[in-house]
Amino acid sequence: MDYRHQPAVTLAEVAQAAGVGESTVSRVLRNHGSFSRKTRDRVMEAVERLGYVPNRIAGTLASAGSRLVAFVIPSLSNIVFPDVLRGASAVLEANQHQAVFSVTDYDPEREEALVAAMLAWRPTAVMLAGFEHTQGTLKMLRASGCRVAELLDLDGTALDLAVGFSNRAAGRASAEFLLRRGYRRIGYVGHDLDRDTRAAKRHDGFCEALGAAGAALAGREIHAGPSSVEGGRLGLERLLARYPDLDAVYFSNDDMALGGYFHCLARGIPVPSALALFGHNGLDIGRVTPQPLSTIRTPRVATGQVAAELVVADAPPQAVDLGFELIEGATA
Amino acid sequence: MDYRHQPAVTLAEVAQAAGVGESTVSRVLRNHGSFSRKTRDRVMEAVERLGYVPNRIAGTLASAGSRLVAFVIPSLSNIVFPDVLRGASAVLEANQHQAVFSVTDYDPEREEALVAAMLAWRPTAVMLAGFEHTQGTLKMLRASGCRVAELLDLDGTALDLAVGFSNRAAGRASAEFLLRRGYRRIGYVGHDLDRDTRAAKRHDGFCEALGAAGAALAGREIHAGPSSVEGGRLGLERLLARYPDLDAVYFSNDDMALGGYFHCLARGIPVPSALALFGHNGLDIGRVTPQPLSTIRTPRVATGQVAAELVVADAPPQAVDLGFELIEGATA
DNA sequence: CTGAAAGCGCTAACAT
DNA sequence: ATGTTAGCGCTTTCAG
Repeated sequence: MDYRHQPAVTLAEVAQAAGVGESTVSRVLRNHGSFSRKTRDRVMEAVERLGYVPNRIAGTLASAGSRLVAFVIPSLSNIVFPDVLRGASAVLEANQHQAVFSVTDYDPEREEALVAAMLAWRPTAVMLAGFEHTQGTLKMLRASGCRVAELLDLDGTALDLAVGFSNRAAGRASAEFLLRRGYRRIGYVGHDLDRDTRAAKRHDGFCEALGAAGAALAGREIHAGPSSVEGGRLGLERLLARYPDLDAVYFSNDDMALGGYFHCLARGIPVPSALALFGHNGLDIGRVTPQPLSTIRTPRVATGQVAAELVVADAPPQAVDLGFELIEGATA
Repeated sequence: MDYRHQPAVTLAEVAQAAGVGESTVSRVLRNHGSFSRKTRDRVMEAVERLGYVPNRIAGTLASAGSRLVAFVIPSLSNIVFPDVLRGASAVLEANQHQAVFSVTDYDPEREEALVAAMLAWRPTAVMLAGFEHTQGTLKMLRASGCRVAELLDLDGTALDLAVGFSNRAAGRASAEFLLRRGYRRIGYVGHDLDRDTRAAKRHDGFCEALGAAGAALAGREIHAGPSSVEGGRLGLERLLARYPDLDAVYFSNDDMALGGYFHCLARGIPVPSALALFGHNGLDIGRVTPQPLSTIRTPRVATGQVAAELVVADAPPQAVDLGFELIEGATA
């Protein structure tokens, strides 16, 4: 069944209607090459009258780049990725590029399949999260001839462009902050670390800094599945059941930390005097809770922006460290 | 400067390498038409060896549909839209379709420009938020010949497909619930209603139900700009400064309501005994706060899914009401 | 079962 | 300043 089907107006029809050649119409429309004021008006009039919409599929095939930028992201539930898309799409739209996306659910095999599908559109660039990809993905990307940007990670080897911050360093900074504050019995509540390799790097950096200070994680609780507020609440509840004497907890991100904070509020656990909480990402909501969350603000929107700018400008391969900022907050 | 540029392998090269005609390669690759087991193997071997990736730009031009689905959404900060995208992209990916998107920032003029840009890709369908569009947008869409889905709204006239729920009815249900609970001095805290027309419809439905019960809004505070937790906190603070005797507040959505809830927590205002709070959307986070938020759960992911399914199936024009569910919570 | 050839709608030389 | 023409890489008749 074919509902709504009108064969779209073509450039040839416009040319006909305006009484000029096809290339003239093309020139006028792209405002490229020369043509008289008068032809321009005739062409534009025909375009208006017929309601012509250029066909970029044909245009792309005939000329060079597709001006399509492909995002293959792990998730849309984790606000991190919508933030990146937001930053990128603003820049892309301003530069006549189009964003295309698919969601891997943190599955590398799925990522490989989706990258393959994306490459079929001959995008100008492919944007991925982090450096951990299958051999197949890497091979395709290298062979594709299109720009590749790996985002939100800096701990690893980039294929081409890398934009973000060091998760390892963020983990270290978090630990150092808690140690400096005098906390010693520190626990960790995280989500599925096998899949979210950036969260794993933060965890590792955190442990590394503890180790360097002669300390170690006093307890650890991993919530199966992706990060969520509920996961953080449950995770903290379970962690405290096993290790009641903790004085601080580091969470895999702010969603998890908020869950932990809500748990403390509900149970009447004084924060930070009885238990300090530390998150990661610096979400806006953490700034508005009764006690602002102690966390690290990450450059999510900026990561998307910068990556898009580099791609649009066809900049040389490089890694851009956008850094992060520790927010002291009131929960640690 | 052109970094990374290898002219991609073409179908012709594969044909050559496999010693067969182009059309044979095409048949094998799309598993359509007939060919011998032997040729199939030869072709696949060449495809593997050369690392051939079909060019869908060319494929689309030569055949029928683009299998591209365009989303023109107001925002990526409001979790509602990532949720819709998430639901849709799962279905689209499973059906070999690609999602393309742009962000309007709730600006109808911008929406028009972006729809025009999208149409240039000859998408199978265009998905928009709600029914309020410029005349230009409507005209283009009608002339485009592609499917149109208007999402998250049912109060208006659809162009083709409509999937979502009635915001007006949701607003009414919210008011009726609060009245049933015995609240009488009810205030409203919202965000920019001119731009978010769906929030405006909820507001109107809410007032309508109050009116039907012989009541009326006791006070109203509009936070300039998009909805946010901070906006809700500030909005409630200001509203209470002007109307200290309210016994309940209806918020334009859960983000705003959470801000209000945090304000109450911070100020020690007992909820709901001193002040009841009611939101809209049923976000997960509202289920985990010390007191679960009273709100209405909306079918965001399902809206994306159903819309995608209808488009993929090329279903007849129709409006699908996915309804909503009132969650009693503990804040009202 | 397979190949040749004609487009799809547009851009980019190349003429004029 | 403007028209003509040869592709871009693929799908799709249509022969064989």
